[in-house]
Amino acid sequence: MSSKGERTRQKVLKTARELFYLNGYNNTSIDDILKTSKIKKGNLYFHFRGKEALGYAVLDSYLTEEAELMNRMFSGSGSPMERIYRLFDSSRKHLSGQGCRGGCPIGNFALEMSDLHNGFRKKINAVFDAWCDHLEKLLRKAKQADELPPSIDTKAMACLMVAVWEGGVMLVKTRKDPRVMGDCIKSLKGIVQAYRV
Amino acid sequence: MSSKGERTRQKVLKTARELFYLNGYNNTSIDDILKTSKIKKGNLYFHFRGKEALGYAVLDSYLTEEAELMNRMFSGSGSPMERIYRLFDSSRKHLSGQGCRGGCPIGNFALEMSDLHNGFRKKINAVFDAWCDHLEKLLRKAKQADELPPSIDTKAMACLMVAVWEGGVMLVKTRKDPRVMGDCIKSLKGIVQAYRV
DNA sequence: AGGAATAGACTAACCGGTCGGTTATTCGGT
DNA sequence: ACCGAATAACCGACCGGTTAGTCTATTCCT
Repeated sequence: MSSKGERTRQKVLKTARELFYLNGYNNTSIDDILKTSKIKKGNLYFHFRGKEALGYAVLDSYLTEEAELMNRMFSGSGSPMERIYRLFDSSRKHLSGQGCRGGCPIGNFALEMSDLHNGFRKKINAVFDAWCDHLEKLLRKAKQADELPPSIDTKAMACLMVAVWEGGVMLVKTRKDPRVMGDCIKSLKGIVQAYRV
Repeated sequence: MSSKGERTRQKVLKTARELFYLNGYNNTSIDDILKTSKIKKGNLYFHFRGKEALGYAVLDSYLTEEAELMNRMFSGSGSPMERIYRLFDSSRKHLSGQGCRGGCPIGNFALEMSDLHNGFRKKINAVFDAWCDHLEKLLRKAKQADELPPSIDTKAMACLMVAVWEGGVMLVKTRKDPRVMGDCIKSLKGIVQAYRV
């Protein structure tokens, strides 16, 4: 039972999210958000204190969604490493489906704002940390299943996975070719599996 | 024998490079460049057609420098993989030395502008391609030296290296902790070396 | 003298944000 | 059930400041 005000609030938030994602935070104006959401200025400022507050709200929405995304990763079938590869591949497909545009919303925010806005930086960091935590759990399972050498530092490798993910998405976005991500996965899989033979 | 005009041209270029790097392209104004370079508006527009031309000039300067950077990588001592790890580590040190600010100038440009400016995107892509090409040569040598499994696709792995690099730099920039990059290298080294035992 | 280089006033569009006023919804008193 | 007050939601003109870019006037150097 959402009130009328709540609906417009969500509409603004969704529009801001989309535009920040596609065009960057600094490069989307309040007027842009107004125009595509069909909401008028006075109303937007009734629901949000300003552009910065919108930025925080968008980042919070990502942090909230992170949990369900990662739960899906854990609920899937297959071996631990297979589940990680599948996560990568699903994002490759998603990116491919939208013409390799946008990339990763968190990664975009991270590079654009980390040095400019410490409050944003902390929020972004929280998402990365959550990803690392979840990935590390899966990597520990992979080690137990002898999919990884016992010598591997799972925490460090979780960082590596996030880095490969973000870097891969960056390359897909600039090359406009989703196969780059496939190459990254393939190559990572290749050196990991070489351990077992 | 550089003329007076050429000196100011270089001064503008250097300032634009620095500001685009630290604050992003869209987020640095012509006035910002004017203020920090002490050059007056009419003079800047005498040397450059506009902001876009400045962007191209900055990207061209990166493409030019890329060659010497990669030559240095090839001229170093040590095994092929060691040289790659050292390249990563030198960037970690560099980032650490400047307080984990800035990150990778090409990566910043890539995420900010790939979807907004196709001309910029192509220039950025050219730099990534050059990196991949050089890395692939080194990876082929590594394969010959039995540092990598023969089954590895060196082209795909070159992509992976660039992805790890860019992703690692992103994490360092947002975490403000250079050790993340160290973790990425360590982890990569770990799974590669597991192949040899 | 004369072109290259520099200076800075000026413009029009756009920026984020404010504010006074209007309409829609909710709710207590009868 | 109905009315009126209170409040939630919405509207758009307006503000000071900034944006990229233009143009004319001046100075420097050969």
